[in-house]
Parts: sequence; C-alpha cells; structure tokens
Amino acid sequence: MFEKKNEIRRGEAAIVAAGIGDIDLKDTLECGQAFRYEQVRNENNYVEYLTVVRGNLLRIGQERRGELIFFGISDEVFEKIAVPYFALKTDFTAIRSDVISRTDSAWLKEAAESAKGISILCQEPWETLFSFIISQNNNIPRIRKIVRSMALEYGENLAKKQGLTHCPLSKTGDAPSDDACKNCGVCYSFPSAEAVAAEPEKMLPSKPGFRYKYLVDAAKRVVSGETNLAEIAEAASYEYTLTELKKILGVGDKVASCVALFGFANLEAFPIDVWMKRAIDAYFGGKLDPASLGKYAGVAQQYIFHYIRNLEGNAN
DNA sequence: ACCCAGGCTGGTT
DNA sequence: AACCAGCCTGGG
Repeated sequence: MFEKKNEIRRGEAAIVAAGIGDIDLKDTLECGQAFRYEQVRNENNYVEYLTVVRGNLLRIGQERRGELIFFGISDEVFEKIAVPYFALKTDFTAIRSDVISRTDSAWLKEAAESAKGISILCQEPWETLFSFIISQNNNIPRIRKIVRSMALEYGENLAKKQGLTHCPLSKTGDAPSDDACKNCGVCYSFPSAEAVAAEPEKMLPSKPGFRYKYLVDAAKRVVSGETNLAEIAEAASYEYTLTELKKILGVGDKVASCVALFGFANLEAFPIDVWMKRAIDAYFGGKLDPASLGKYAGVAQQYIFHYIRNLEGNAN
C-alpha cells in the first residue's frame, strides 16, 4: 500500500488537512459510494457538508482541491474517525499512476484524470452493507431518503448529543431539539444491526419495498455472528469477503463487491453494474479483466464509473 | 398511462 | 449454465 504523510494545521475551531493529493470533497462524497452526506449552504466561498461517520456528526469544508477543513472537531475524532474515513493516509495520486501505468486505454487514462478528485472512503462495514442492499434497483436520492428516514427511526440525535447550539441546516437558527429534528434525520446515527434485528418492522414506514426481507436477514446474521464483519475485516481477503457477504439474502456480486470496496477498503474489488457494463461495452471492446488493472482495480472502477456517468448525462 | 432506477431471487429452459 | 419475469416505490 502506498502511504504518505499529511500536513495538518490545527486551528482553534477547525483542523485543516492539507497536502492530501487531489481530493475533491464533492466528487468524493457524491460519486455514489456513500449516502449520508448533506451539502450545507453558507455564505462563504467554500463548499460545506455534513456527514455522519461511526456515530460522529462531521462538518467538512473545502476551499481548494487537496485540502479539507474539519469544523468543530477534536484531535481525537480527527485522528480516529476523520483520517481513516477519508483515507487521508492513502496516496491516491500514486495509486492513480499505478492504474494508468497498467492500461493502454486512452479512454481510461482520460477517465482517471477527469475523476482524480475521487478518494475511496473507508466506511463502516455494517452501514455499507445495509446501504448497498437498499441501493439495488434504486436511485441515489431515494436511497438517501430511506437511510435518513431509518436513522430517524432507530438512531440518536447527534447534533443534540454533540451540543450544537443551532441546526446547521436551519436558516432560522433552530436548536437541534428532537422535536425540531423529527422530520429530518440527517444528523442521526446510522441504524445499528442490533436495533434493526430487534424491531425490524420499524423499517417499514421508510418504504424499503422488496428489500425489506434482505435487510432483516442481514441484520439477523450480523447480530447472531453468522456474518462476522470484524472477522471479514481482519481477513482482508477479497474472495473471502465476497463469499461471506453473498450468504446474505439479497446480496449478489454487485452489492458484495461494493461493500468490499467501500466498507472494507478492498481496493481490488471491482463492482460491475449497468453503468460499468455500458462503459466496458462501449470503450473496452466488451471485456475488461479487473486483474489486468492491478491491485487497485477498484479505484479504476470508480474512475470509469464516474466518467461514463458524466459523459452520458449523469443519472440519479 | 408508462417506464426506469448503480440487482437479486427463484423458477424455467 | 443461461435466461428472465417480477419485484416495492417514487419520480419523470
């Protein structure tokens, strides 16, 4: 694995992570790998997002490529939560060079350049599994809506817990009381497997549709230990991860490889969905062997995926 | 009204 | 082994 050190500036109210390659906050959060992000409008000249990571509400801004600003964050949360989540120690510039060096495809080289702002996040395995089960035959706005709604059902109000004096999404300066937050869900912790397994029917108002029984199966297996996410993480084997995850009802190759890539940081995982099929048919003569792209094939997959979607007028 | 959305299951050939 | 209808639901 390539690694590099970051230059971290610590201010009073924020920690700035600089020298972290080409990362683009919007591209990274909105490329379809994650669902718990919310852009916050502000009057400053930077983009700002809210996101929930392992039970921590994070406020992140970006003024320029390759630099992230974490607002109101402690050193501990920064080191233990933000750095791993955004994979700030992973050198995606070097990985991109590695990918480019392994292909003759001018189209892929172009895609890699175009999508160089994308970092592969390191998300919580359970959250990734649950979210990608919801993602099947579904679109991103609705996936996000379902997750927000379930977080509201099962989760904890983190804005309140973390002592925010006003809601970042409110223009009127409302305090983040349970009452004020009851229709939002953006700032709530992700539903735990235990909570879902204990009261699965609470998912129904969020309208998961035919995925309901899949979500129940996933929660029950994780709680019982039949699916041992910690052990899968420890094994760090792509093949093993796929095999184990596919035992869950409703988890096939696509969902399992997404969870491997985004939830277990198996960067060789290569999810193939309808967009990837289109790209492979149109630009790789109908076949593309992931192994030929090396151990960072999953990063190449994101470049291809991002590029084809932008070319073909990006869908939801 | 109809069709589709970042798949999978279960049944049929 | 390959094929494929049907699936919950919301939005165009």
